[in-house]
Amino acid sequence: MSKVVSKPTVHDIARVARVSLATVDRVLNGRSGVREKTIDKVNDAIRELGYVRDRSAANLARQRQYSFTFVLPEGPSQFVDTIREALRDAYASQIADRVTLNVISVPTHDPHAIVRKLLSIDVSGLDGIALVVPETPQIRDLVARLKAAGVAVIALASDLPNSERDFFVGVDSVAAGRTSGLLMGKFAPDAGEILVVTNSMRARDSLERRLGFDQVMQTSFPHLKVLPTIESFDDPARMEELVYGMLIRKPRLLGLYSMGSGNLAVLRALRRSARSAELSVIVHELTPPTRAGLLSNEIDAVIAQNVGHLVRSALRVLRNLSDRLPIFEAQERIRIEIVMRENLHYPS
Amino acid sequence: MSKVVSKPTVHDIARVARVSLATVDRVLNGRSGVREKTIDKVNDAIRELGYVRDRSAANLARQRQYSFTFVLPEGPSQFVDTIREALRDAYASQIADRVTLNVISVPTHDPHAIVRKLLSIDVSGLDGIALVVPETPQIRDLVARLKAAGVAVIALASDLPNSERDFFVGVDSVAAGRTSGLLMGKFAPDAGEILVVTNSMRARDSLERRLGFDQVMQTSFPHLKVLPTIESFDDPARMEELVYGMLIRKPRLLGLYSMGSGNLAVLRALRRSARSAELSVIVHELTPPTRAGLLSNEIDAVIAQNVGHLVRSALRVLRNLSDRLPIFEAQERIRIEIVMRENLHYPS
DNA sequence: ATATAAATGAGGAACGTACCTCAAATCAAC
DNA sequence: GTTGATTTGAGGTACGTTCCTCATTTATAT
Repeated sequence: MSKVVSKPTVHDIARVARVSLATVDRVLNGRSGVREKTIDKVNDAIRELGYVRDRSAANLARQRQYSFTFVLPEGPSQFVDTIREALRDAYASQIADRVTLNVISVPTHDPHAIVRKLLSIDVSGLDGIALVVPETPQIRDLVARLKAAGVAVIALASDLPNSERDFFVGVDSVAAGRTSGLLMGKFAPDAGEILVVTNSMRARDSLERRLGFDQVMQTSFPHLKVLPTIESFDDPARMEELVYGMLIRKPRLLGLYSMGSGNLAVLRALRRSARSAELSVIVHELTPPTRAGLLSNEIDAVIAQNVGHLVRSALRVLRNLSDRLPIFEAQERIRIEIVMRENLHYPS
Repeated sequence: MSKVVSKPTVHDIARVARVSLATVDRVLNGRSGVREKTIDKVNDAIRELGYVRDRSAANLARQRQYSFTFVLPEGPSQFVDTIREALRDAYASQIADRVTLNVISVPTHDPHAIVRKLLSIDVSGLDGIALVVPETPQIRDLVARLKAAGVAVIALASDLPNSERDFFVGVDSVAAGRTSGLLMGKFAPDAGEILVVTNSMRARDSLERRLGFDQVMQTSFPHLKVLPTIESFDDPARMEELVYGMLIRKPRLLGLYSMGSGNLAVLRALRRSARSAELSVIVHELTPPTRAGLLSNEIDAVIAQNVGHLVRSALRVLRNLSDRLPIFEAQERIRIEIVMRENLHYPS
């Protein structure tokens, strides 16, 4: 309804507030040496005009360049591949405006090797770093060292709660486990047993997911008996045999909850047992195999996090940390998504 | 790992390609009058340097101002309020850079009044319009008229498939209904009846949701009998009584699917009947009442769309339409979200 | 070789903000 | 009323791109 004239600029503020451009600039950018009264005059003019800073012009003038490094585990992993892809996407969009990204890979399980590799990177000129690594004393040390060098540090996907990291971008694993538990409880009506599998309970994520899962199961679905976690220790063959064995030996099994990766092996075991139809299967992470599992009705629900959000959030957070700006926490909370066959509408 | 020098600019391209700045500009902005060979030289240089256009500078120089109008139904509606809020948020962020937004309210159910109000808006200088209105012949006419005046038109949340609208930003209602159906089927194990309620089946959304719901129910859960849709015609009291009556008279009821708004009345009826615990309740739209319903276990699942995404997507699409740029459809697909008690982690 | 058209170059202004310097004005304290 | 400190003003340059004009060079057709 309102007529559009053309956005007010700093010049307009100066005119309306009857001060100079320099003063407007001082107020706008919080520089010192301006009387309270003058600040008010300027702010009044800003409000009166409905002025909003032109971000494009500001960024251009500021010439701020951010240099961020993402540290990802090496080796084949659907999840990490997705992060890589999301980083590429983000880089092409405005979210990564004025940032230079570096992505480096580190060995997955050797903390010393991780630290060695990370110590070799040039910290000068580096504004922030996002770590996707397991928490170990060596990593905690490293985080402290990075912080001391003035680098913003965030944990991505998997938290480093006992380190000095500035922020964690990712989902609350306990809540993710609780969500799985709630779904499992609703899916499995009668009394019976639930099988829980993962790569390794040494991983914090799996521990926390199990914790959340059990919380809900115990309080809301006591008729379901959750069996001890089966671990494959990153061996797909072992995973398949263990799961298959349980499927054969436990006739009262009503559900299967896979907390880690290795879902391909789980699916193979399920297929061999021919018990797929009678079991409710819930797994984590939306990947090509789990997507296929949803479509084939072998998986009932996938608990996922949107990796695009994860990456964009990480970039926003790193940027704000670098500029010592506050972080709008609510915006950075990564949703726990429930994906089933009918709402599987993600771009493939 | 790679050293950061400082981003290459158009000047660098010109230097490396051994052409003038003007030529680089012509190539970069697809202007005519450049030989194929020269275009290649420039593109080679761009690739060699890894040049990426500085969006801030480009936007600033281009001085493109977008003027968009959002047309929302008036009257109290949680959903519309959320859109309003999301628009405000978007306006404060970079997504609405260089756009001036107008929001106008129109009567909800009177197509003539809507058209009258919309005809009164000044089309000159308007780049695009987003419509949240029901489809009627009058609206289709209006869309055609707006298109003829050179205004980009998108349907928001609710599609106008038989009009000349350029794009639809929202979820596929049939898929949303299918998702609800799948959830309901998984939640309700035994044979029994499912109650379906809405404001009005005249609304396309409700029709399509019911269609999707029935598809899944019939093919996957034939043991469940879906009752005819109950309509409240926007009368909460009527809704409450109708639902309450069914709850009393139908002992075999296992589930309740609410496709439209008016969930407050549905919840009241449910509470009065004291049958909440035995029923699986699935509703649409995450609003304060449905959020409360999730927390109190009266609602089992909410099918929602992320209104923030909806609005940001609308702005992106309108912008691209105005610039006659292609739309990246996969990015604009709005997800159907399944929200339950344990993944209800939205900012309140 | 000439006429004509097409392609390219050179240069500059503009966008709105940030940030700088130096001078001038205003204020506070005595 | 003077001194010294604080506040304000005036003016400029820079950021990287877009878009413009006009001159010049190069290619094409005759």
